[in-house]
Amino acid sequence: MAARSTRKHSLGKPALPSSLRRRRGQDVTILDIAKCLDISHTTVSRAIAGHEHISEETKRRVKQAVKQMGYVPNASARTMRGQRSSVVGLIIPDVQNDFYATVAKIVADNLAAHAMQLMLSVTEDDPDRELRELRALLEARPAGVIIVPTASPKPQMIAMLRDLKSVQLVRTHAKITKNAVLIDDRAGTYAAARHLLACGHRRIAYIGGTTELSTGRERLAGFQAALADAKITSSNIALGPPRPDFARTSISMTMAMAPSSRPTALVLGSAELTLGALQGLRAANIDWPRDISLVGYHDPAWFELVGSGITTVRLPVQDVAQTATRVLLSELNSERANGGHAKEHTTIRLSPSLMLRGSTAALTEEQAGPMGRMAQST
Amino acid sequence: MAARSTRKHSLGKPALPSSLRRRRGQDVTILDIAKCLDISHTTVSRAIAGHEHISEETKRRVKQAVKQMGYVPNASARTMRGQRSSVVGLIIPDVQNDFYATVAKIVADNLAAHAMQLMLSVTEDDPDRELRELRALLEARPAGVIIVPTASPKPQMIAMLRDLKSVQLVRTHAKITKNAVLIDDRAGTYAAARHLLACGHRRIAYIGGTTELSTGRERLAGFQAALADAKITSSNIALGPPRPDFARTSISMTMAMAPSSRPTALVLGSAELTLGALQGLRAANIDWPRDISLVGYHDPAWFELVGSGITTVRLPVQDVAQTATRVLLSELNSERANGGHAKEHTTIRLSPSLMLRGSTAALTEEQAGPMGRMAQST
DNA sequence: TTGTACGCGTTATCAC
DNA sequence: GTGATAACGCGTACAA
Repeated sequence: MAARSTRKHSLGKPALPSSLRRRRGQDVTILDIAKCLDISHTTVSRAIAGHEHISEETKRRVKQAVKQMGYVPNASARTMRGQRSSVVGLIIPDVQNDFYATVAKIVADNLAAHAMQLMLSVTEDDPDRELRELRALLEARPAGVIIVPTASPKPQMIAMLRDLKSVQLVRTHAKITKNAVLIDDRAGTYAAARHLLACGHRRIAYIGGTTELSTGRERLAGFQAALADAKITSSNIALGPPRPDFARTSISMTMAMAPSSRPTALVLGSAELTLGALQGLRAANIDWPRDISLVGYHDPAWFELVGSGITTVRLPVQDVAQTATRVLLSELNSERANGGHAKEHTTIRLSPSLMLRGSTAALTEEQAGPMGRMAQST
Repeated sequence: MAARSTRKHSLGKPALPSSLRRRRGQDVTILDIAKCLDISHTTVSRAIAGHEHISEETKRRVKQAVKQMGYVPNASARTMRGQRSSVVGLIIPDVQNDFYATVAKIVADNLAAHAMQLMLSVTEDDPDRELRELRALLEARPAGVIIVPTASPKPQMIAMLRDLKSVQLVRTHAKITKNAVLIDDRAGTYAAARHLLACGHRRIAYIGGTTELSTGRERLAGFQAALADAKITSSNIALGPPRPDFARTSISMTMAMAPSSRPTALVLGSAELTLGALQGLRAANIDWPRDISLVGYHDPAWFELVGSGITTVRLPVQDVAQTATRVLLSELNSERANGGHAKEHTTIRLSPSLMLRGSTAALTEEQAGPMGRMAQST
């Protein structure tokens, strides 16, 4: 019944007897192509892979059939044979955060350029979810993972990461000894505080992420170092989850202080906290830089639109993402190259820069308060 | 040397002779577990799947072994047997866009809740890239796809989509007859323009996306309808790619017009265009709502921080994303249910709402100009 | 230059 | 309640 497929046309059979086209309701496989071209599936496989010892003629015919029949390689089957798939996992706390969104974009671009796929996992900074996401990801046998670890990763999750090529992004966790591409966060907040000090501010507050986060520690340290260098001992510091709400709350508490002790300047230790702080200030009807100078963290496009622009610590987002991908990909290749596991862990640290805009200003007499006239040492 | 791990505990052999643990350098498989427990791998598979006719005792032992040996199911193998993987592709123009970032977040959450994986593809609104991304995605044999199509999808890409469960998001393309979850864009810009008219504005400009995009058409139509309803025939309309730069350019051109004919109000037809417009206005030193009233599109958190807040068309982002995922997942299930292909294409349209803030104000005499005193019909 | 045979890890089917 | 076996699509060692 089923018409045997024809042959002889210069290149195989442009007409595909529909009966042959697919075996069941399935996709086209190299076997289908082989049958159709009356050659072995091995040849088809090799032709597609652009193997050496295949006649040009055969290659041509195969390629044509591939197009005509709409053949799409089956990644699963391919992965079964080899070890790992061409998937790279990206595990981040939050895609809505402009910083990570940018990271996702860059990583996606780079992977696409290498014919790899991006599997996205969002942890919401929840260690449990982080664990679940990684476990789920592992089922795909990814070639590698780019991860921004939560504050306290589950030991189980750390263990799983050990058998996997991975790069830590932005944050490091001590227990995870792996490649890492970081930002010199210390330098960031140091510069921020330094700038405010240079503006004459002395009562400078800091709102930052928990010290459970490596970024939280670094940024806090940078801030404190700047103040210490200026011989300022006391400061108003609030640490908590890097979410807008925390900053909002902190702001309302801080601003409830007596004017004479209330900070005249503010350093933010994360992008989300900056957003929250701005919301809080606005809600409290506190104007910047008139009432308070502030330096944000990270530099989304809209920072230049708020007020007369937000002075901020600009992060090398693109660089970080690009570098992370590069490190991961090169490790994947090195694997193939020297067969063994070249266990050299790369740690790269990129520098932020201070972007001066209109949210910071010189300390005014009014801000300084009646007894606030202090020496203005550099 | 290596201390033999202990044994004898109530169940079987918890001790795993390392020689048995993995066959080569591979991952643990159900076969390893089977060997270890001295049962058949079939039983292991069934135990893991929570199959019916397996003794509780066996299930318990298997589960324990799974944990101890760190077994992780191989999605590829699973996919090989069945038809499709548990991956869902999300194809969007841009993750950095707050709107799509939010979509990605919601979709990721929903999928995670259903033990599915999110594969992210970014097209940058480039049809060629869209095609490549879909092709690459197809290799993973995804269970389905959620896609925001580009303006002019390649026929080839449309063809591939036909054999795939999919949901169109926000934008529809005529040639893609599939499920779609959309926003009533027409209502959005209609309300925006209506509001400005109510404020007394008559010279209202519109900057929107190309009419090649369904969203572009709808939004333009809504704007025009509002003006037509107010018997206003002429208007300043600029259509182009929905990118900040386009809006920036348009702004500088529009604002170069003679003051008497220059628009006193502006409706934006996309989130990115709104960003660009704000940048353009600021660069041109045009203040809002003093010099011009404007209504944005979409409502990222920062809109309320700019000036006295941006009046904007608030989109039901979460709803749209949630619904799209729900539609897709339910179709996946219905597949399983009624075996056949229930070819009922769902189209859902959700409504935006106008969020009034400080970027719009009543038309002033100054804006209206010397001869600008016109009837103020509702 | 091309073809044959096997295995990757799972699950469905059938047998006991 | 459990086990043996086949099959999914692909790539490669081995053979011709």
